[in-house]
Parts: sequence; C-alpha cells; structure tokens
Amino acid sequence: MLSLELIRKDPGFVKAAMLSKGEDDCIDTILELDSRRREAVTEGDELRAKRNEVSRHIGQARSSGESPSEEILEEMRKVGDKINDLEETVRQLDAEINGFLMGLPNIPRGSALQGNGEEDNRVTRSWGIPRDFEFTPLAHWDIGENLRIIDFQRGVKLSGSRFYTLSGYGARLERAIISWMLELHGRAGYTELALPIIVRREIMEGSGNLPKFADNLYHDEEDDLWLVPTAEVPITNLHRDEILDYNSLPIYYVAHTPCFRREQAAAGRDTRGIKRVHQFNKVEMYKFVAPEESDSELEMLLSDAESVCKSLDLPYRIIEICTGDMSFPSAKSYDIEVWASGCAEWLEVSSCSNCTDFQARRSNIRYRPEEQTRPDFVHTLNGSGLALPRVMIAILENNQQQDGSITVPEVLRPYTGFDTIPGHI
RNA sequence: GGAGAGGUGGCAGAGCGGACGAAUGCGCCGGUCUCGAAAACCGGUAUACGGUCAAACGUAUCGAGGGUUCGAAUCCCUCCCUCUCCGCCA
Repeated sequence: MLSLELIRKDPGFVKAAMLSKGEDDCIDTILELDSRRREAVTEGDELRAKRNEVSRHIGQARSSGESPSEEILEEMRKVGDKINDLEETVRQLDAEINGFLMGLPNIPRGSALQGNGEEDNRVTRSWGIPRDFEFTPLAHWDIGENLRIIDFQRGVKLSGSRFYTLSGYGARLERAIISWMLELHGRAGYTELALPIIVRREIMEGSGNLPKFADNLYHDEEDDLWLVPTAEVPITNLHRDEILDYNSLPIYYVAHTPCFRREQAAAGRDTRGIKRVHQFNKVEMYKFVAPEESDSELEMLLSDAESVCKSLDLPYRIIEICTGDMSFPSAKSYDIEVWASGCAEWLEVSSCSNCTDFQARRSNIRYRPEEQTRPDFVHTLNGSGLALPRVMIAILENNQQQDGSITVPEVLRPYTGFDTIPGHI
C-alpha cells in the first residue's frame, strides 16, 4: 500500500511511478475523496469535543444535585445523530479510498530498470556453462516416465490437469533437495519456519495477493480461507501489527511450503511436464530490514539464491526485471533462470524482490529506528531459494547419462542416500 | 461439537455508567545519593489522526463490530480469540 501522505505531498511523482508500472491513474480521485474525508473527520471531531464538554458539565451538575435542562439534552441528542451521520460518511469514504489504495502497485526503486514489459528485461550476468552432450538429451517428461519417478497420469487422476505425482527416487530426490536447501540457508543465518499454508483473507491482503489477484488463488468459501501461492504470504504477516525492537533487525527467515496457484491466466501455456503446475514445493527466503539497508540486502538475498544454483552446478543467468514487468508489491526485482538441457530452456527458479515498505504498510509492521523514537515501517524482501519442480527439471535434464541414469549432484548425496538414479527399472 | 470462565497499557493486574488514556506493582528511561554500583527516593514512560515552524491543544483507541445513553472500559446484542472441563479425532 502506498502512503496517502506521499500521494498528498507529491501526486505528480506517484502518478509517474504508477504509469511506469503500467497502472491506470486514479490518484486525482483518491485526493478528491481524501479531502472530503478530512472535512468530515474535522467536523466530527469538533462536534465530539463539544459533546464531551457538555456531558462533563452535566455530570458535574448532577453530582451537585442539579438536573440538566431538557433543551440541552435534546440538542445533544441531535449532535449525537450528526456525529453518527458523519461517522458513516467517513466509513464510506475510507472504504472507497482503501479500495483504490489496495489496487495500486508499489513504486519502483529509483535504481530499477525502466521498461514496458518482459521484452525490456535485461540479462545482467550469467554463471556456468551448459553441458555439451554427446547424445540428444531428453526432456524431463520423458526422463520422468522412463525412470518411473514422475507420474503424470496418476496426478491427473487424483486432481486434474497440471497435477503430478513423484514416486520412488523422484520423491526422495525432492525431499533431499528441500532438506539441503533449508540447511544451507540456515547456515547463512536464516531462521527456519514451518507455517500454516491456508490463511485468512487479510493475510492475503497484507502481502498484496488480494484483492487484485483472487483469480490465481484457491479459496475455501465456507471459512473464507485461502491456500497460499508462496510462503511469502504467511511470512510477511508473521509480524503483522507488531513494533519490532530497534535492535532486532534484520530478521531472516526461510521456510519450505507447498504453493498453490490456479494459473488461470496461463491456460494452455507450458502444459507439458512439471514446469507450470497447480501445486508445487518451494523454499522461500524472507527478510525484514531497516529501510536504509534494503537495497544492499536485496543484493545479498540474490547472492544467497545464486549460491543454491552454484552448489548444484546449474548454469544460470540473472535477469533484471524492468518496471513494466515487475510484480505488484515489488520495487525492484531480479529473476534467476537456470538452463535445462532437455527442453532447451531457461527456467525461472527464483525471483528476488525488494518490496520496500509496501507490504509493511498493508500488514502494519513497524520498528523503532532507535530506542525512544517513533516507529517506522520496515522494508521486506523475498526470494525463492528455490522453486522445486524447476530445479528438479534442471537436475534431471542436465545430469542425465547416455544409459538413461541420473547422476545426483555431490552436495545432495548426504541427503538422498544414493549417488545415481538407475537408468533401467 | 457441548458446558463454563475470560479478553484492559511492554508485562502483571484494578476499575463495572460521569472527575478514566485508565489505580497499583513490575519493567524501561532520566535524575538525586555514591569513588562506582546496589538499595532508596524523585520525575518520565502508548498508538493513530487532525493541528502547529515547533508546541499547546482537539479527536479516537480497554478483543472486533453494532446498540442503549446527554455521556460507555463499565449496560445490551452479534462475532472473533484464549483458558478449563466433556465429547470426537489424526
């Protein structure tokens, strides 16, 4: 959520920022509603001040035996009605203003790449060299079926299209990767969390997923509970309505959760394999930091995500996301894409974002810059570390051998308990 | 799911229609005393909005929302949450 104060103070700047994110401009409407709201609030406050005073006098008079005149009581009744009317007006205006504010994306960082859409994103650097194959590498959907480690049909049988089942070595490999990632980030200073993955409506609002992106979410109508599309959602709200101690920042968290996405908008895209599915596992890193640290913390977060790719020996490139392609809550983002030899594609395995104070405002997460000072909103950052299906794809496709077997990356072996997934069943 | 109890400031805990943003204690901050510390004593110690150069000041907030009343932390209704007991169940 954007600060109303900022919109009042510098509407031109906010308008330009919204435009760079491809957003329609409703700033003038907000300002208009806001000034009406403030008028009503002021009038209400004045009437209440009057009522408080008169009531005080009535109380004092009563205690010395006098009884108040019916005229005054009648007048105060009217004042009370007027106050109620004004309160209702303020409530309505609040709801309207809030509706607009909740629909506005975050303002990009000054250092963010300018651009209109995906085509303007920039590859900033890359690491590793895609392996040279002496045979034609298979895509993971073929590997998965050949080795009986990914079962597409039975996933569909259970839950419909875009669901799959891992079995045997496949399930064990994924579990091993998750454990290893959590340990890796744990050693880097991230505190591990195990979280609820169905959450209340306002939790989704706090992270920025609602009200705008309801289409992408699974929803339990009976209790108005929502399945999380990423651990970012519950972690953001972990410190909701809190004032964090001035010396407690930065706070680093890491969590593994299943993620649920309806992918309505992507109907028909990437229907093969496990690249784009409705339910997947992800390890997510998250930071709560002081505002002046968030730029450098983003670089560190990115480097923590990169370290996962490096350890797994997966060739990757870093994409700087331009303003027009940036996600709703983000002020600056990098994606990490790993190379998958079989489907011959760069796969997005991580997105690292600085959300500045956008989620902190929505979730009311503050800190004290110093002892005895006024609280201010924290900055939040999130980054996948990493998304499991695509890491699985890259490992299977890049590490496949001529005989059909898969070599397990060195670092995972203590976690898998096996070095190779055999090529023949 | 049933029955009962309860939700008040950083914490504990009083207040149950007017003088209550809220006693008291603890904690925390500042001071006096001390070579220093402890103890003791004195003072301060919420958040949001409006206001202002800054203040003063005004308004709101005692789980949330509604109601009664000139006036609600206090009375009434609805909802949420916590605890205890019973039932059911990984």
